[in-house]
Amino acid sequence: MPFALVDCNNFYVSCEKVFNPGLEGKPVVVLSNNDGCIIARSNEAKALGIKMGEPFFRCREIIQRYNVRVYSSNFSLYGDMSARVMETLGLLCPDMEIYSIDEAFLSLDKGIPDPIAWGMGVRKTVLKWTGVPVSIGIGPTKTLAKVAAHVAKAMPEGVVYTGADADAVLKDVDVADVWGIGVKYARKLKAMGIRTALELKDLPDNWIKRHMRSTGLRTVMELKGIACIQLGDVAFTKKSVMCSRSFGRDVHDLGELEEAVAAYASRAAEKIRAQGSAASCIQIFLASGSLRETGHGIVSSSVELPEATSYTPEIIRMVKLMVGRLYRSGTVYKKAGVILSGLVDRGKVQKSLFCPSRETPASQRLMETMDSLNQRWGRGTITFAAGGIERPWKMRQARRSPRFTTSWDELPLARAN
DNA sequence: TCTGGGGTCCTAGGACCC
DNA sequence: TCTGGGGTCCTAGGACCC
Repeated sequence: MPFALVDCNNFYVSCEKVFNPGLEGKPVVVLSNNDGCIIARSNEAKALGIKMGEPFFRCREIIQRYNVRVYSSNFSLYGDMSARVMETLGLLCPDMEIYSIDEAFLSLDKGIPDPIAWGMGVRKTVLKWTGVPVSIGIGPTKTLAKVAAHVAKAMPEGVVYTGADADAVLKDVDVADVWGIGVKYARKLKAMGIRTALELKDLPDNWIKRHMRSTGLRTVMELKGIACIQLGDVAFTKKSVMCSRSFGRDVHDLGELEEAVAAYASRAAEKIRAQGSAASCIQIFLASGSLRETGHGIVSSSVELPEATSYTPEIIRMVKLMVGRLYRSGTVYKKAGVILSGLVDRGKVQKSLFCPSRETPASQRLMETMDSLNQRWGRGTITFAAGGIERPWKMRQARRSPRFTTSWDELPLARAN
């Protein structure tokens, strides 16, 4: 049963191009939240040497010199475009796992006569229906499909197929580009002279097991064509949910800090309700000082609840208590976050013997009403005042394109002559 | 001046039990 | 004088992914 990996090309940039065809052929980049670093590049921007993850301010010069178009990230748009791509793929092949915002694994029929022709058909349909170009890799394991998709990106036809014997493909693939090999392992392998995916594949199993654990061994087996990773569950329920942001400007004031954390808490609560969960543990963290000194200036606190909840006012009440305990006057805060974990099915919450339940039928109706209003009219239509109105701390997004597909006020305009 | 946000899995080692 | 062996559970940290 071969796997196909469908990967959207330069996804965020491609989304911007759909609504702004004038960007075609131009260097374009998309920035991370808070306009911090580069997280997507058009081919033209890649050719200029702009690196993935590079801080924006460090490539200012090159951006000005070559008139690179710069966009703040617009996740409302990208999320909606992703849903369209995934819906299209689901129609073409129902046996699908949505792997990330811009990638999906498909499980193909064993007897598929011409995988390349099939892939080219998928590519054409997705492009026509959504405007998003994709690359497709097909192989006997997920890891080989990923490798094939990586190679396909550089091919004009955009589709690569490999059988179990993939040596001819693997010999030209950098070991760092193998799915499962991150920066640390890549550095270690290269220091030992292992440079390509093929050389990795041919290392002895016991060496891999010793130095790269069971996950590394699994990767190597998969390169050999032995499938170890099955298609995942599409209706995937997260085990923890986080909402965190860097602030658009420094925060000193307790009131502002409480506001920001309450806003993140309320977003996190929305997310767990959307997957039908309640949280039994709430954790917050506050980051101060320079973010470069990772690990420094981060304080955190967590609380186990007597009874799991998804009721926003209760979660806000708890996080405000925690912020109050962690806050130190005189500290400059840069970032904060809320993590909800110990997620359980909301219908199966264990009641506490000692505490009155916060999840009354009325509170549940209130949350359902809020969620449906926000879903119908857009996120943030109704919010808790505890999360702030002015929000002076909110992240920078100076160059965001309109939310063309998810906000009535921002629909694209078309003129007919 | 300025470096994102949101996840998962695995393992080693400590605490604790009998 | 002499001080075992075998478990489980939890947590922190490290690795990975996009």
